Amino acid sequence: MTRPLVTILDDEPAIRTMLVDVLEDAGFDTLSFGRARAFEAALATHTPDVCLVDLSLPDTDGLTLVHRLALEQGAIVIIISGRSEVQDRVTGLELGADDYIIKPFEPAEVVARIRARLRSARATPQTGSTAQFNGWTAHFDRYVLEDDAGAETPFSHAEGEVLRLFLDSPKRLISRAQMQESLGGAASESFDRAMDVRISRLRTKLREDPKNPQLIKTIYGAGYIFLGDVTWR
Amino acid sequence: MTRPLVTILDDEPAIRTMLVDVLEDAGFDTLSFGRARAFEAALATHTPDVCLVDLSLPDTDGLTLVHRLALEQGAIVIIISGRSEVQDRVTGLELGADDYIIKPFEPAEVVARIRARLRSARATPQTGSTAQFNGWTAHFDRYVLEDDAGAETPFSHAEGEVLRLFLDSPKRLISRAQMQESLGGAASESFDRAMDVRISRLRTKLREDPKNPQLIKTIYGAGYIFLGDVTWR
DNA sequence: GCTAAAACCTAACGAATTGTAACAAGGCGC
DNA sequence: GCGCCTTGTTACAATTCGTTAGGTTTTAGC
Repeated sequence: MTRPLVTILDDEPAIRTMLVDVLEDAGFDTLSFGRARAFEAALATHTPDVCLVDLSLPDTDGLTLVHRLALEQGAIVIIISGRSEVQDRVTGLELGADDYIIKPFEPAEVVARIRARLRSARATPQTGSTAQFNGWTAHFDRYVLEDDAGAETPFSHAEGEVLRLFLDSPKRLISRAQMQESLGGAASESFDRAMDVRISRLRTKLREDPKNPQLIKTIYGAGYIFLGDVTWR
Repeated sequence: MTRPLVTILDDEPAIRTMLVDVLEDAGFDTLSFGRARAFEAALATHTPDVCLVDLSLPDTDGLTLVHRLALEQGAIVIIISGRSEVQDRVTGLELGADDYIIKPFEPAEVVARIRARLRSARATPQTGSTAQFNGWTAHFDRYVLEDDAGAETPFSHAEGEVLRLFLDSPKRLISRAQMQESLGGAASESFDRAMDVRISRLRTKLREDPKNPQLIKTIYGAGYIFLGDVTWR
């Protein structure tokens, strides 16, 4: 696996540089921002694995941001806050944060908590061979897609690669570059079209309405998002 | 879903009963133990979803127990400890614990942290995030705008960026400079026009009367202001 | 009030991006 | 060989979205 991407959102430059240093040393890629707006703009093209968020931001309510990140992006969200009241921690965690670290903090503990979160996140994708989502069941051992009525449609190896990529990271932006990498395609001019075609074929097997796809959304200029509720078996 | 099973392993009876009370109230089933031996015996017949473990136990080294629980049982392990040194926390987390809570602790926070862990353990339980305002419902996961009668209009990624910006800061002036930063546009001469066009397109989808917009007001020379009553779901 | 300049709106165009039908190359079983 | 399936490639259609070019509205100066 490549280095996990950690984003840092904090309005204090000193804390940002400190965290960047520590996290890069610990083996993470980092992106840091001082404003929520700039951070959200970056989300259009990057998919962080872990988001460190300071709640006291000048330009947004941090809690709604946390809520959105956790629900929509499916990212791991860790709040870093100067507010130490229990009630703050409880609401932060209930809004979807995965952890809550109080300032001042020890760098080593931040690293340890990030690692703990990544570990448990990676433990979930069991090497199960079937996945259920929105009335469909994908049998990767038999290369068969089963609808809610039990009717089966075979899918090919290439289609399965794309489908697995989506099912491994539902509700997260998958850039074309990421697809290229994990589908082993050369970064050729024409491979972009090949990828489109794979997705197009997958969409027809999932009986997507071309005008209004419900499961595989295109993000113009960025990539794709798979919107199913996935359970691996 | 049935009530998750939480085990408590702590040698202080007062803490055990307190945790049992709080957790039962919060909707969990509990089993509590004062000794590691009894706890391990119970594992033969029960499979806990979450294990709360106090490190200072009379009959075992807590850390090796944590390690075994996390690795072999695959359980969610939360350490509760009187030792507050950073090094303790780091080694605890690195040995496989999912969280580390320091005594004395607030019961509400324990509940919140248990819930946060259970939530991330489940594959993708959450439903996408939406915002409601003035008869409209914006589904950012599906890129769809739904009116009060339930009719749906798709919106594009660029339109969604603007809409999200508004919904994040309703009833507040948003300057063109802020938009530029948030939408990742270069400060070009023509970007102002691009901005205008995005808003114009959004206005038509919101069926605004151009002569008298109700939701997106233009503040001549300053920026825009969104006047909806927003509720995020 | 009037006029001019600035700011803003939006229809229409076009470049970039994406969708997909149709074709072609290769593999496999017969 | 032939037929069938898989999958990349090509070509063209469709969509997105910035840009241009006027038109309209607002403000400032008088």
